[in-house]
Amino acid sequence: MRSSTENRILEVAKEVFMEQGLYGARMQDIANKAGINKALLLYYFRSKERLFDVVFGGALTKYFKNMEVLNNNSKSVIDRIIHFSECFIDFLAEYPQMSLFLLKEMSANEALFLDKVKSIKSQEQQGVIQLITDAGLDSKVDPVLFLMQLHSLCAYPFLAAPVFKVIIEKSGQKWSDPLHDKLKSSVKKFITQQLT
Amino acid sequence: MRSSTENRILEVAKEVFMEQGLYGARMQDIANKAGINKALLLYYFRSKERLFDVVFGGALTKYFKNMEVLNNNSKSVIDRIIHFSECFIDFLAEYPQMSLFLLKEMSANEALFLDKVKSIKSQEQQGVIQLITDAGLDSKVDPVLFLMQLHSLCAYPFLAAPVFKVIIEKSGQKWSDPLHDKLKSSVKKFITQQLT
DNA sequence: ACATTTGTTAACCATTTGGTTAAACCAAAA
DNA sequence: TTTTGGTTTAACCAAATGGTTAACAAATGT
Repeated sequence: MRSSTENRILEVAKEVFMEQGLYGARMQDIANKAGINKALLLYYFRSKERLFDVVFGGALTKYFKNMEVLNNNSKSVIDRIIHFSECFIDFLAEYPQMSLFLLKEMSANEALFLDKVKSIKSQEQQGVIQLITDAGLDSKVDPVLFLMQLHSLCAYPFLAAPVFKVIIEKSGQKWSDPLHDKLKSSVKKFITQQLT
Repeated sequence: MRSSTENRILEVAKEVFMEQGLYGARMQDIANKAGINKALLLYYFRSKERLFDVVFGGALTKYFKNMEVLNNNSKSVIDRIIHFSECFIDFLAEYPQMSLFLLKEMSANEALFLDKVKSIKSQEQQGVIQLITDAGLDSKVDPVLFLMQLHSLCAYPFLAAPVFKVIIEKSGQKWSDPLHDKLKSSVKKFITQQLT
């Protein structure tokens, strides 16, 4: 069982890495926020990279976990995709910084990202593209474009919320956090419009 | 007139800052790539922050410049928004890293971002939200949600293209760069579906 | 009670990084 | 030719940062 110190480190490290990225994060900062010495931090996780790996791996795993609902054979393809979008939005609402974090790390260190994706997404789960092609729906939409737009509609609002808030408030209008129910139903509408 | 050295520095700095961000970028790296000494770099731009300010300011200006087409009163509101989306996509195709760069810097240093936005977007230009509200189209869509989704569909594909490419190729399917003509017409469809 | 493992710390160390300084260089003006 | 203004460089500097070491404390087993 993990010691409480180790858990505290991981919690704090997640926060700091998510906010600052691998290179932006400071070991001293993590140590301080966890209420311990920097040396102790290195005692638990031998290096910055190793600590980051744990956090990053965890994030990626959670991120891909969402795709599992696509394999639920008791539903129609469209319903599965709708369900997936809802799960995805719920997930993003819980970890709003996740998307930006992944994009940042990807652009900063493509090699590491590749490694992690390879090791985590190894078990060939069915993807949206495959699903659409198999169901013959690729006559209605370009599968890659559709997947891209589906992700766009789900992820971007969380990605850009801070910027939007600032800009909108700056220009005198009032900002209301994207109610994710509204977002969900709107994405659902998009999916059905595109695939039927 | 700017010296050729200064121009070379600015070009290189733009590249490096776009890729690495303010804190990730290294002055030594910029100097090397510009073929000069680090001291000379500091001679032209007194500090890293000042150099970054020039690059960042330029980027923001270009980013907001696109909104001007919204003021073209000879077109209908819907056509203006469609035109805006096309210009936006063209712009993003030319500077694919711009969105990620802005989001990164925003999350890393909200205060600086605010300052810059304030000073650049000071002249009150008409925004999409205002436009929709004034035209009474806010009975059809939530203006903020619509703006968000419009941005989502335009910006996210460029933001996430590298990741998608990797993931899609990894799972055996073939990747074709998002033809932005296809993207444009798809966004156009979205706009008309939402606003009519 | 004693020894061994585990957890924790302060003091260091090497490297990197943004920035400074003083001197050299070099074209054009005087 | 000398002066002079801007341009360029090598050598430094101080602060920050990831990481190491050795000593110490706290638990744990015998």
